[in-house]
Amino acid sequence: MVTSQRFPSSARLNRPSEFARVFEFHRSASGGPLVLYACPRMLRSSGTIDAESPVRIGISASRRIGNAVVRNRWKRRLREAFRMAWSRLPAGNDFVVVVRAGRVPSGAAGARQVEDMIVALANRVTARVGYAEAAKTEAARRVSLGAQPESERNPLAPPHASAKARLPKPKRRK
RNA sequence: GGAGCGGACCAGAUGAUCGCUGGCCAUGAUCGAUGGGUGCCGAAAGGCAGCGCAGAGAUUUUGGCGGGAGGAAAGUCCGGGCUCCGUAGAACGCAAUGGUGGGUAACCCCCACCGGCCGCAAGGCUAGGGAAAGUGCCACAGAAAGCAAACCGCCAACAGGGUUUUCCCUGUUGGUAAGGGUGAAACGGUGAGGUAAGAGCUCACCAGCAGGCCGGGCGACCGGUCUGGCUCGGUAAACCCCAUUGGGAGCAAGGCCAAGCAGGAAGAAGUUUGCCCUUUCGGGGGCCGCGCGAAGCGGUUCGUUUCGCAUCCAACUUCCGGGUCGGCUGCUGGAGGCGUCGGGCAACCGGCGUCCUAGAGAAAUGGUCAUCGCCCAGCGGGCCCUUGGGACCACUGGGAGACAAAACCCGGCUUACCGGUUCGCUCCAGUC
RNA sequence: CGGGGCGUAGCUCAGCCUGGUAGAGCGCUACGUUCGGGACGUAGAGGUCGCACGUUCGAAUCGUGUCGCCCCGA
Repeated sequence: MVTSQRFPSSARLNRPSEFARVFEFHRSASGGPLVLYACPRMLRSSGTIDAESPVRIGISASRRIGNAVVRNRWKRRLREAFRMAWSRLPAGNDFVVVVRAGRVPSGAAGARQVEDMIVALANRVTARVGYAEAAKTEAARRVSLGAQPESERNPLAPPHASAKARLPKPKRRK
C-alpha cells in the first residue's frame, strides 16, 4: 500500500453542479455514520464511461451533525481517509460521502476504521447489479442529448448533467 | 493561614514524517492576445492563406524558500467605515435613547463624578427625565383605593320605652377621620392646648413638599437659612408629554470580462388622461378613452405617507431571445500592533521610533508518532518545624487537555469555557 | 446578509394584546356498567408556563438578556 499520496483539488468535487450530478444518479450505500453516493465519470467528448480517469470525491456535512468545529473535524478525517485509501477505490467514479451523525473517530485506530469503511462502501455500490447498465444507458442518453443541441426541457435529464456532457467549445477566431 | 474583591495576561511546547492552501523564484508542457516576416487578391484601405520568428498573459508539472484561526473568530445585539441608490430638504408617523460632565469616527460603548440600594470592608448593582398637561388602572379584602367617603365606634339634639336623680335601650337627624379591623398602599409623627366629641383647629419639635436667598461645584448635586400652605398615594419596562438622535439598502453592495458601437417584440409624447358634479380644498363620485381587467393610467433607491426642489424623455421601459448557475475584481496596510516620551484622576489624545501579521470560496491552517509540560493518589528520600503538617525530588498508577473555527473590514456589548500565570486591595485568626 | 414566528399537563393547543382564578380536547388512574373488552357515565391525578434578571403590592402575561426549534426573502 502506498502511504504517500497527494490529494490536490483536482481530485475533489469543487462545485454544486458536480455534487448534484452524483446525487441525482441515486446509487448509494450506507454503513455506520456514513452514506456514500457513487456515479461513474464520463468522457466529455464521447460521452462514454471513462474507466481510466482518477477518482474524485466530495464530502457533505450538514449543520445537523454539529457546529462548525465538528463539521470541519469530520471533513478532515474523511479527506485524510480518502487520501490514504485512494488507490484502493474503483477508478472512473465520483463519490460523495454524507455524514449522518455520530462522534468523530479519533486516533490511528479510528482513522483506519473510517478508511476501511469507505473502501467497503465504494466497492459495494459499484459492484451492485445494474450499476454498469445504468451507467451505460445514462451515457447513451447523454450522447443523444449532446447530438440535438439544447433540448433541455427533458425532466429526466438534470440540466447540469447535460451541461457537463456538452461538446467542448470550438476554437474561436481560427 | 483562611475567606473574599478588583484588574492584566496565556490559551500546551519541541521534534520527525505525510498532507492542504495561497505568495515569490526557478523549471517542463499546453493554449495563446498582439507584433514580425512570407505568399496571393486589390488602385488603395485592407482581406485571405500560411511561417512558428518574438511574445504579454492563462492553465498545469516538478523543485526550492518563507506565511497560514480566536479571546471570544461565536451570537448577530448596537455603532461606524466602504459601496450603490436624483437631493436626502420639510412635515406627519415610526423606532431608539433618557442623572451630569467628558472620551470617541460613532454608539444601547467606555471613563470620572452625583443620587439611590446592597455589603463589616475591599467593592458591587443601578431603563436614574416628567405623575400640581391630560387619560387609564389599582384584583381579593375593606365603610372607603383617589377625592372623597360614615360600617363599627364617639358626641349632640329630638322622639319613644325601661328606671324614673344619675343611667340604659331603640329610632331619626346632624357633627366627627382620634380609635377598630382590611390591605402592597388608608390622607404626616410625638407632645401640649382646645372641643359636646373631635380634627393642623392652634402651638412647639421632627419628617416631607413648594418657593426665595447665601455658599461650594462647569454641571448633576451638596451644605445652610428664611418663608409659605399645612400634607398634596402608586403606576409612564400603561397610553402619553418633553428632550435628543435616526434617508434606505447591503460585499449575494458595487465594478469588469463573457458581450458582437448590440438580435426580435411590445409599450410609450401622458407636464399628474379628458369632461361634468361636489368639497371641510386633503379629496370624493359619475361618464368617456387606453387596457383582458374589479387594478392602473408618467418615471427616478427604499416594505410609512405626503409635500418641496432637481432631473429625464427614447439614446427610455418591459418582455423574449442570447448568455449564465461561470471567471476576474472588490480582498486586505488598518480609527493597525509594539516600545518610548508628553498631556489628562481616567477613558483617551498627541509626538517619535519600529514591525507587517491569514485571505479560503463544497470553503485551506490538518493526520500520525515520540519526548517534555499540567492535575490527583500511593510508596521512598533528605529538609523545615512545637505534637502535626508543609513544600521539594525520583518512581508507579490514573486523569484532564475546554469553549469554539475567519468569510468585506473595524469599535463595542452579550454569551460559552479545561485550566494556568501575575499585580493591587479588604476582612478574620495566629506569631514576633 | 436581511426578516418573521413558536417554546404552557404525556400529546395538540387556548389564555398574553388589556398583569391578580392556569384551562380545553385526546391520553392516564380509580369506580360503575358488561359474562369479558370497547364505547358510555362519575370522580381524580398530572404543569419550575424554556431559563435568568428586572419593573410592579403582585408576572404565563410587561421589559431586557439568553437557550432551543421552525419558516421566508436575496
